[in-house]
Amino acid sequence: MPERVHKYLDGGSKPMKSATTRDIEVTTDRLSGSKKRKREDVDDNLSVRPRSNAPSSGSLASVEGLSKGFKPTNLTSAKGYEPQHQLTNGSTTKQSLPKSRLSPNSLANQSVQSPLKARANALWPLRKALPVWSRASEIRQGLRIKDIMLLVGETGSGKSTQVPQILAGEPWCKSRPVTLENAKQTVNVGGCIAITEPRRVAAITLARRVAEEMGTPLGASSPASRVGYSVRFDNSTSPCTKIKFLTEGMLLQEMLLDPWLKQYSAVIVDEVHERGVNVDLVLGFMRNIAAGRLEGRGGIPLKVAVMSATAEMERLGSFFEEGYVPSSNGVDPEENESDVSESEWSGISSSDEEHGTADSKGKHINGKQAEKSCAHVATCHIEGRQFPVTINYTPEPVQDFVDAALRTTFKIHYQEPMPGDILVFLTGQETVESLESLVNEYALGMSRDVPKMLVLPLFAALPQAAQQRVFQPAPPRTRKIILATNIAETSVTVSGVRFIIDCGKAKIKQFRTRIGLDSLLVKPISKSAAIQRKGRAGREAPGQCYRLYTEQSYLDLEPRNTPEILRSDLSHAILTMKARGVDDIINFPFLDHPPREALEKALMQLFQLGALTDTGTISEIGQQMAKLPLTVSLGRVLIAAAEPELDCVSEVIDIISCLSVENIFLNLTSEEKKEEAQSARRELYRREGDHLTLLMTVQAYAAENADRKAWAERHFVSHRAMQAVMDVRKQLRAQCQQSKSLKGEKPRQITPELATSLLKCFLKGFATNSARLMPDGSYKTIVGNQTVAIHPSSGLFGKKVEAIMYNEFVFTTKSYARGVSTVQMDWIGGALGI
DNA sequence: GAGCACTGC
Repeated sequence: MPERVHKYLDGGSKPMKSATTRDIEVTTDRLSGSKKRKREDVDDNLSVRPRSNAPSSGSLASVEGLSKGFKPTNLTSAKGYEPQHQLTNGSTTKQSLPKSRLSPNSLANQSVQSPLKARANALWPLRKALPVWSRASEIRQGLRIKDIMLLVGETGSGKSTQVPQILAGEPWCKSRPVTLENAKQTVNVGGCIAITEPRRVAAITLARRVAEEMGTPLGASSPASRVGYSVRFDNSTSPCTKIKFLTEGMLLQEMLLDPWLKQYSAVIVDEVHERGVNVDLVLGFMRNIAAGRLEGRGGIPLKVAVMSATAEMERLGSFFEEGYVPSSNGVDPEENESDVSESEWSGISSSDEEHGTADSKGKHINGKQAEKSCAHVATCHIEGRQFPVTINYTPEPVQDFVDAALRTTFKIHYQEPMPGDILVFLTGQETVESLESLVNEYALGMSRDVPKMLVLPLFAALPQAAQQRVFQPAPPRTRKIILATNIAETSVTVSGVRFIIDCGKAKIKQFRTRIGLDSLLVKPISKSAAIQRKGRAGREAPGQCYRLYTEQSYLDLEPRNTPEILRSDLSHAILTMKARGVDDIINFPFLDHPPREALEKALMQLFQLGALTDTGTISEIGQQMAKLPLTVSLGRVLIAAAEPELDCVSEVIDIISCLSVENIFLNLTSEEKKEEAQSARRELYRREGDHLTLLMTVQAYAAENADRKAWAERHFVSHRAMQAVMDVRKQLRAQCQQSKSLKGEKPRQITPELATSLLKCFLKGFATNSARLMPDGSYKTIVGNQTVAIHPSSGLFGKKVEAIMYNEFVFTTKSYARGVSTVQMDWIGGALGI
């Protein structure tokens, strides 16, 4: 480890690069391509609509009437709203509800009722009944006085849809002209609320729902729209967007253009408990902005609401309290002249006191003076609405969970009355498929008077049509048995489930810093994941959960999932930070600080790629890399492709597009099909290796103008994956055209010279991913001297060549290289500079 | 002769 790497860690201390000299309007269109395109995962089949099978109870009659004329569907996204069963819970909100400034009633009264307004009016009673509305006043007052609020809202509280609407009418939520310290010109700050979501479907479905509730058209469809969303490949916002749902990655991308997020008055960070790398970065940036002097915002504070399903109030609270510098110029006093009744509101909620963290800060809240210099974080706990789920444990530890799941499935099926589908959580495709065949086999022996079983696998790699089967209602007298991976834990919600079988395990990806290798391991889940899985049975009615482990094993589980930032390669995260002005990585406010070794490794890699200078600051190459929606290595390759002696941007984009999506070649099970596929793909195969084979495939697919789907089927290529490839390709081409590294080139013949250029180009990003042939026929890595085998999915499997370069190094049954091409030793030497 | 949970720009 060179000494300078240590300097990166400790050196430099500017917390945030000043953006006062830059005044760049935030538009994501430029980056992601402005053409809106509907994708299959967000079409109307997947959109959130009131379910037609909402259980009825006395008070619900009118509610059911409201949903007439709307397409029912069984599928809601993980972030679906839950008003239907909220109402069936029988509880009514007794206390008087605050009037919303955005109440569609008032909007509608101003003009003739349009269908949109009528729909919004119809939704209003459902909204008012959500638990979050009983806290609306508390939420408003909290953020009037403080800049940061923590909201713990359990499933079914309605927080994701309602909190933005509750805040949108606040006096601080408007655009104001300010003159920045170092700039002469006046700029507008604020006016819009951002809500970040971890997944694209969630951002889109929530935006749709909120637009509906507010009675405004969605996004770019009309200038009258007040609600929009922004996700990769799909930006639907207009200049008057007031509430904008976006993925965490999109907000980070916007910060590249404007670190001060000037268009926003508030950022709501939703689903923080999921703890992906991006949300941790967003939280760190939010704390930096909130704790700073706000010079880039003309002193106007950015309100931050952090929403989580689990009560990690103490940690999040102290995270935002630490390093908070009270700003003298932070608040326009006029804005806070409000009807705040101190008696009805306290900065520290009772739930915090239960956790023993309410400290002296909370006691001084008596007026604005005290509050500004003491506690800066308001908290609010919103109860959820879930039906009870009873838990069953096994008396003894289970050896074979597939076998145990099989027995439990039949036990439930025989003992429990219909209706009530069963959702089984398993670890992966392999266990799903083996249980599938076992259940089907045993089901043949069932007597005729027992209801039938319909076994449905569900995992991400399953083709879209097969996934959809899970959401179709079962035939009469049939119980659905859904065998799912983790996809059903957060990403997808299936209605009708009353029984959960939880094997207690999941596949977790773990990056091993020392050897720079990803492992995918089956590990016990955390307590919170177990609770999440259990909760999937209680969304519509009381349910039951069968845990295939003992109660003691449950008690021994880790309380939370390990945050992703503690178990992944940090090179991309660090580049993200450096490009947004964070020079001092070690002192960045991480909610969980990654190990120093992992930071050093990532800094080393960035330095070797030329993204950082030897003083640890970001280089011009690094800045360019940070703009690209690619891993750091692939980003480096794309930049190298524009060098005059390599000159292969167009082709590199084609290859990179494949490498950044799932496998484009279908996995075939039968020998027969495999042989058939091999001959069908022969015309695509290149002996240089997988990189060139991918290029051939993309070029052939792109050249097919008649029927690409048929082409894909003929070649045993995944059409879904190829559509994703074309999306990425289009985005990268647009970006490279904008940066002038790509001019409308036509596809070229792939000559040996071009092939050499391409492989040399990839070595600029992957020189450390190379290995040479040993006398015994095995391969050993050039850096680290570890044994590595060519993965059987590679076209070079079983071949012996002088040296190889690979895209990925993974450990499954042994260490494998995937995405492999042949290279020459002297090219590697050149690229490594040795 | 292997087999890959899930996101995201």
